[in-house]
Amino acid sequence: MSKLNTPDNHVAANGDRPPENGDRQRTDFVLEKFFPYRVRVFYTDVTNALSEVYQRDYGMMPAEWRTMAILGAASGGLQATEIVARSSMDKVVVSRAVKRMEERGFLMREANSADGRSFLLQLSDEGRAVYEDLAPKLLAVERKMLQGLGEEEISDFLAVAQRIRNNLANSSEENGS
Amino acid sequence: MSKLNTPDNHVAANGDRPPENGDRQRTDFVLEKFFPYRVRVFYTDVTNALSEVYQRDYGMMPAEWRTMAILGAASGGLQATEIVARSSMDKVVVSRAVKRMEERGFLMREANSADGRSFLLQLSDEGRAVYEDLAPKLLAVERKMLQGLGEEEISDFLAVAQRIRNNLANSSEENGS
DNA sequence: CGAAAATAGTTGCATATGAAACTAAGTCAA
DNA sequence: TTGACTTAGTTTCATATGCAACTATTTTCG
Repeated sequence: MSKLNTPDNHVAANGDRPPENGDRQRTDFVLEKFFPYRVRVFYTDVTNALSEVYQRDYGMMPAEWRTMAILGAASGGLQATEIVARSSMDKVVVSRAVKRMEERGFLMREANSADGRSFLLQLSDEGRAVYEDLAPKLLAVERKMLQGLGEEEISDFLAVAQRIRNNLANSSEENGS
Repeated sequence: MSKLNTPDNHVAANGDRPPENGDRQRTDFVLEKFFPYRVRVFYTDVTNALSEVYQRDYGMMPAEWRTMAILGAASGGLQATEIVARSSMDKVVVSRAVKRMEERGFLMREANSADGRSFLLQLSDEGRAVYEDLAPKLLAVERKMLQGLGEEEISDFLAVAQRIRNNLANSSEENGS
């Protein structure tokens, strides 16, 4: 997934040359009306509203908070792999978040007797206290951003988002080139 | 805006200590149901669908494409500041995107006779050809992601997104700490 | 069994990012 | 006019990111 921003090792399908196209069709493309642009602007606001809280209160970064959110809800220890699966974060990102959280005393790793390659992760008492402090605050941010919206509006919104995701997932064909 | 991820120079409102909270309230927080989490997953898919195209075809990165999108729609030359304003990107990001696009021959900078601090930017013929190639492809991706959705569903979706943004913008109070 | 393939997690590298500092140019007002 | 302030844009620096390569286990199967 996501192979964004890899400037020079791209293998351009057409050798990076623009098509010979001197006729100036003046394509009518307006960024401000472009759906993905609006999604980005929306996403940026949403994600900043959250990170303000955990960044301000505990200097945590998004990956750390997400890791904490998963561990906080779990009963026993979890493997890093499960966090990767459930957070949809890259495994490198999870690895580093875990490392940092361990350094800060927010989580503990124990050897996994069932599999010597992995560790079982869980929040320390301190980490759990942070979680118990943060989770309600972040739920409050969620409540705030959704205030004035009905259940149905929200579920419709999410349903549309899901349909869009499905549209993108089904077949990578026909998207140019 | 966005002061994400600044691990160690944060000034924690409470000195980074978790609250003394030994009572294990088992906050019911489920990441997968958390609205902002879903927004992120959605956003990631949307943005990846686009960047796949301009990254694959021209090795461009998001900031470059967005800069191009704005310049492509403009008639005369624009200042970088206008691109910043209209793209909602950081000015550093725009500065570097412009530099790279100039190096690649996609845009031209001329001195701005009206203001010696700034330059007027516009697409070169080559840049315009790329734009004319990419814009329809990206509009096709947009069409694809929205396929099967009615006008109204889309406008409702965007309206909800806007209301959420408004909810977040109005007053930074009451979000914890 | 034992070699090949798969998996968990880490690290190296190349690059993206943004805040803050900086330079240069313009504006404002005494 | 000239000094203070503002603005445009760039650079520096510290950090985030993700792919690919790596180590260390575990699984698979001939």
